[in-house]
Amino acid sequence: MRTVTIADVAKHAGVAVSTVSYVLSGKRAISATTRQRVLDSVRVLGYHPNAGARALASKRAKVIALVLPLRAGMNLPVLMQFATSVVTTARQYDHDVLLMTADEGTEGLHRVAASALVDGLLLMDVEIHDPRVPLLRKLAEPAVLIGFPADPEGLTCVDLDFARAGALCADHLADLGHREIALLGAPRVVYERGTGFAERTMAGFVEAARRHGIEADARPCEESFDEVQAAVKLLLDERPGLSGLVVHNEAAAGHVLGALRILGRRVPEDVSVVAICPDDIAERASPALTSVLIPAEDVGRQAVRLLMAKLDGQAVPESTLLEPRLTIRESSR
Amino acid sequence: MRTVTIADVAKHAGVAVSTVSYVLSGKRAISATTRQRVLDSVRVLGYHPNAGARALASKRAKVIALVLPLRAGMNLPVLMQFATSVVTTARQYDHDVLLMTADEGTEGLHRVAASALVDGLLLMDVEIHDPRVPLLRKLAEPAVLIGFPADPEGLTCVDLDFARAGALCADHLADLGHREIALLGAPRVVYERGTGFAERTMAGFVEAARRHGIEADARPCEESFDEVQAAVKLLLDERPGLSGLVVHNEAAAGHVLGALRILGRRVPEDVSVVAICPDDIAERASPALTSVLIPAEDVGRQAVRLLMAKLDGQAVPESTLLEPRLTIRESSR
DNA sequence: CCTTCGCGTCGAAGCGCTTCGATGACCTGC
DNA sequence: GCAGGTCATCGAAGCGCTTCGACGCGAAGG
Repeated sequence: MRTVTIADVAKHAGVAVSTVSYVLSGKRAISATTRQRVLDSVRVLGYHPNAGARALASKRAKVIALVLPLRAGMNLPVLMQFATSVVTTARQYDHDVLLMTADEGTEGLHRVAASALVDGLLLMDVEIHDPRVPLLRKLAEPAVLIGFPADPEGLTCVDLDFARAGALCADHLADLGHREIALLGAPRVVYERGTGFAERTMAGFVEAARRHGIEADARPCEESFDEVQAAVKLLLDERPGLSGLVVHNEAAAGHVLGALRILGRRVPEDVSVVAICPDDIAERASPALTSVLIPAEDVGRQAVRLLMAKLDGQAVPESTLLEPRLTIRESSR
Repeated sequence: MRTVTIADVAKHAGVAVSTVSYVLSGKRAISATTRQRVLDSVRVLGYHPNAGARALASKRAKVIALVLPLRAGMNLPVLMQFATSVVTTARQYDHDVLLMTADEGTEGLHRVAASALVDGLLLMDVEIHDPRVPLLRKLAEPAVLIGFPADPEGLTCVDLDFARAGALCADHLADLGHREIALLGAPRVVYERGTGFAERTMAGFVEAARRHGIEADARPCEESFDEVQAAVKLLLDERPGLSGLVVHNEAAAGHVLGALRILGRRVPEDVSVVAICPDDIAERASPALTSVLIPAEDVGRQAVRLLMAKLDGQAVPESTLLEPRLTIRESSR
């Protein structure tokens, strides 16, 4: 069966091709009766506009690019959640999502933009000195970044407010009366890459602790059980009075609990633990972890909304920070 | 700056538009000198063919759809690996990847196919009685499935040979001399959905154990630490002689080790543990887990290759099973 | 020497859609 | 009763590319 074109619909409905187009796009007034007739024909014939033709004629592909990183130290579940939310939200705006990996690099972005394959770009995991940023500034296509480069001037960036997240953890522990706390962060490589969010969390944490006038310590943390255990042991040896621990490392969160158990520290009686991680991981742990949620879904949704606004030619804020939320569970007291 | 079209290239190179097209597609012989002149112009002008126009004229979008599930019990890291490998491989064939979620359902597949947005489909996590299969049989666009529906007749399916994976674990434990073994599988909901791979693993495991004449037990397993611990305890109580444990549940693998530790069983001295999971998880555990790798990358690559072959009109096998590979680490002896 | 052939190139016809300007038909108000 | 305006619809001109048939030219064949 030959594929149905707009001409078939027009003939079936007894109207001009352009009329069908206007019914479908709503860009000109069409009488109710005609509209209905056209819509019926569309349904009867099972018409779907040809995407290529539409893109060619309208200069809008109705597709956005989602550029995902795939490197060490990335936090896969959060990435997936994020991707899911982007796709779902984009569909609500009648757009599709083209998936790209970050290692296509600047050239890849240029390719999809120049070929008009996509109307806009969504980049995840932007680094402080991201080589793609200069290109984005030049590109005609609008872009939204997840994460913040050193200079967000002229860009549109969204992210969880990681400084607030770090601070929230410190606040929580301070409020509970802890006087010596520490943060176990992402693997060292993440900091070396200058990914920003990890540093901002640490900074927020340390600053909040200072404000409360309590002792705080923050260091990177690798992800294998043995390394986590070693790190926890070292920390506890160095700081015997330590009673509050923040873990900003999804893969390590479970291991930290295991390590404390082995080291004979009870949670939360001896040590309170707060994690920065998705809820499902926190809930699956034992004891269930008090945690600050990384709202991947919100970030994805916001990012798409901003991009759609830019596609509509609306002005949008350069920077959007999402408020973190602390959920108290069993691991802190 | 106006975007560069093929006409600009043609003028710059002093040839006809069609000549430029033939140089770029290689579908007709072009003299070396002309070819070079055109190629130079392309480079100088920074020409990128317009995707929509190309798709319209050639009836090939050079885009494939990747349909990912996003439901409970899915194993995110493996999914990401898979997606990455699909994108990378597709790019090698000069194709892009449109990301869709499974909950767009049959209708979504129909939409992208009918609108010629994509040339082919890649579906992950196909269920035994998948409602999308009938549509795929009708569709003009070729499709490749990851996983097997009840009747793969007329389809193209790829997957890890999970029965072999289960058997491999049983073989390994039997070879080590264990006489009573058990498998902890995916959460119950996964079996209820009829996802196939979970059942096939169990079946392969049980069958291999039977062949070795040893006792085997297989049951679902939830993913929270407490439930894992309860399940392990129950198993150990019921089967005091149990000395070999297979875990086919990525989220639970770490928890199983923690539970055994708490229950006072040493790994591997008292109980040998084998996991079916990605290598990074196995390596990060303590002790490092002997594991059967889920070769997400291979599956993705194979799937794209098969799809590309179908797009070229080549015949491909209905079913492709990938051989699992066992890596011996510290958790079994 | 003329025909035949193949090679390299060109021009033009679409592909299916959007959008602009034009055209009637019909109303409004003076 | 007619100028002016509105509303609904139409026709046609592209959008940028691929592809088909045609054509000119030099080499090969008789």
